[in-house]
Amino acid sequence: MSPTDAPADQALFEHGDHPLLAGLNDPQRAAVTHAGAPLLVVAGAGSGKTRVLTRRIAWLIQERKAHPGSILAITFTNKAAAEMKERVEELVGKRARIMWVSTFHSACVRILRKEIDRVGFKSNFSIYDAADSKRLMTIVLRDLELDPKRYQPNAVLNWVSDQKNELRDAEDATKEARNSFEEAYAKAFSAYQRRLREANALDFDDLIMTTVHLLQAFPDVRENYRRRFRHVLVDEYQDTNHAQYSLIQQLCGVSMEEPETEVAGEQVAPSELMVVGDADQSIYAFRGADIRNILDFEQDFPDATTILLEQNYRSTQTILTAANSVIGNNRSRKPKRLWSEAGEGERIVGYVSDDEHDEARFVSEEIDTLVDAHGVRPADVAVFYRTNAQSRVFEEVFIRTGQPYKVVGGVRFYERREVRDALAYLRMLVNTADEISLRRVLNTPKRGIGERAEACVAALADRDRITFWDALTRAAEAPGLATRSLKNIEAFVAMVQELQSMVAADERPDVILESVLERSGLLAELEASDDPQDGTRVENLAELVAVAREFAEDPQPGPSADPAEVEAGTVAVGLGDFLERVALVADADQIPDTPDGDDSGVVTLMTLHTAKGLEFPVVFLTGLEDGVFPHQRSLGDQPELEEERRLAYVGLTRAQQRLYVSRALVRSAWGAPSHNPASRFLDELPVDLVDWRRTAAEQTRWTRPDVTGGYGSTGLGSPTAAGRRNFSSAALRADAASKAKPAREIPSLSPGDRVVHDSFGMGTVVAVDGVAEKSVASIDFGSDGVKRLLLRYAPVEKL
DNA sequence: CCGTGGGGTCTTTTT
DNA sequence: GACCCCACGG
Repeated sequence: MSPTDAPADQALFEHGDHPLLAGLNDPQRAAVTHAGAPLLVVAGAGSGKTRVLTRRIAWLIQERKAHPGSILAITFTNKAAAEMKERVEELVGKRARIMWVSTFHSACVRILRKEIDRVGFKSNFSIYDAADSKRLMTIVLRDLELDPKRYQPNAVLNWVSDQKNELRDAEDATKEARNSFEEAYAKAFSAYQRRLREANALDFDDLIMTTVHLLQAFPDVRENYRRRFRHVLVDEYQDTNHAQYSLIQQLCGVSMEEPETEVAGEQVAPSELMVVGDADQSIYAFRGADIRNILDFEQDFPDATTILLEQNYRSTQTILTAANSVIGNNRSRKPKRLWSEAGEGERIVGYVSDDEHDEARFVSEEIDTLVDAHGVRPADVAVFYRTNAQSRVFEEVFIRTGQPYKVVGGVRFYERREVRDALAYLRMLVNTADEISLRRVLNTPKRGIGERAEACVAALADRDRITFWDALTRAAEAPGLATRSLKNIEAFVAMVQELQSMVAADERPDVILESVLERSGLLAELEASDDPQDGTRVENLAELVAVAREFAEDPQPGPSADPAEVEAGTVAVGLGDFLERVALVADADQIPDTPDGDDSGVVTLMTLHTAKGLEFPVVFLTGLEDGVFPHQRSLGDQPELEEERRLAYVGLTRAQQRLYVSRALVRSAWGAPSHNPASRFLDELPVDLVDWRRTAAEQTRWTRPDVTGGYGSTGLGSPTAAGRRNFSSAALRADAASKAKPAREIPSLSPGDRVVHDSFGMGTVVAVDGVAEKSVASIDFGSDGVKRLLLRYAPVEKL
């Protein structure tokens, strides 16, 4: 349907007859036509929220005469953005292209490319991903001479990320540091930010934080965007963090915070805001998402209206009842019940396997049966798991049986070493200040510029306060540099300069990339190698060239493309634009569209997190074991456990017709086998809805030698201590009543206390979270590092 | 300067 | 079991 030729006399339509409202239920219509005050649409899984969003946008344009350029829609992934744009375009025609439909990150990048010079960056800034950030933080920690055992890059980065998501910059963090531990973190934070600035680079979190700070600091910029975006729509609102929340407020001008300094001239009226989300599907708290953003929407925004979408158009009632039942165990939630007119449908199928291989075999065989006897296409099937590592067994089985499959996420394409190498070359060409990229490629492939030579150049850069790149061009002045190294450096500099002239000449990204691969020797090194892995590496690089070529030849305006350019038909396809697109792709972006033809035989494998927003006729939810899902780290913590349960809810509600749940009695982790009890989420499914094909009672019994002779005497090596501990504790767990109280007393600790631990020895308490048996203490054990210990179990004693 | 091999540490989930 | 870091020898 495509009512682009909507009649001029639309006023004649009753709302009920309006093509844009056709087929919508009452609350959906209310959401589409709502005008004025901020609107929260609580959209249960499968309740047609994308439909509501696209129809509303079309409605704004057609009925309310909104200029498409005045609409900003924020989605979670680039793929969702592209889809939404396409669907709106079907409804209202090409005008829709002028809208901004993008992710938070893409939207911020677009704003920053225009405005960031005001805060001292250049507009060709690099975007550092997690790996770049980690590398940089490693360098920073080393420079600060912090013990790498006690201050691990990832731990510091997580902390920094939390700070940024709360909009606290390094200065704030320094002021708020409460102990020497946090002081060290804050110091690292400051140094890290300084290095980023020197590299003219921003990390992921900076993209949001910097934009917010910029809008706060420059009223004229803020007013400019406020005038522009008269309608703001946000999808997946439950997953926004504080920084993103502030961004929305800044852009809409509906801030509840203290009145801002008046800008000269009249104040722009607040934009119309609509947010769509489902608190039950909030699964990114670990990334700073604040579920309160959605729970407190009505308090945060004056006169807010809330609309509930509870009718589900996706799943059978059986699946919904199961999902409702599980999520009902979360205490901190507003009541909501999904219902469906799709009928009861099939019962849920349960399976208890001996081990993870057996589980994968079951899934594989069941898929065969479904395909042979029930008209299911493999592409209709998705297999979900909690952690990426679990995909392995399924891959093994599918390879053996010849079942085509696709793993979404995992070791991502853009994270492969060779791809990162190639991209580092490109980034360094565009932004020579980008020291992380520059240093990465300096001696990749090996060209005789070693650690020592690099240090000499770094020293020169330090001494003369110039960038690392400038120091390279003046390497002859570097004291202590061997002539041999100098020659190699000069050759490298010449090569880079030559490549840079291609960039200056505006050559196509794919052409530049091919030259880089050629001239750098990257390709030659891999082709010469006899390591079979390097064969796939060459293929990956070829794939990257293909991506660049497609980008250059078929310039689909990206999610953050400038509307003005799109309108003029001049989509930027320069190297910088290519890099930007590549930097902001998400896992979910690689999911093939509605599979058909070639893809119809491919089963999809992914983590539960990646599965959000998708739907499949058949879903296998695997690894339902306490310790796996819910994840080990969440077991002692109520809020985290509730997040796991929401994740389960997301998984269950992806299924349209058939749902399978499975677990393994034994699963190997870290090489050692561990017995895991059934996931508590399985107990939360209504008993009568699950058809157990196999239960724990049917476990295959291994004929084991007598109890004492089992291990050790075979000479094949005994299981590790960790393995044995798991074994016995699992056995205990299974027998003991699940609500057994801890036998020992929980020490009450506060920061600063000295403690002694059975194996780590003396330590100092850094922080304590949670209360009573949930309390977790971070304890600094000196050379053993900082450990997070659940006090209920940890053998610690207060001194 | 470069390659190898041993040892330690890891794993949630991701824009 | 995989990856990263470090020490060692060519």
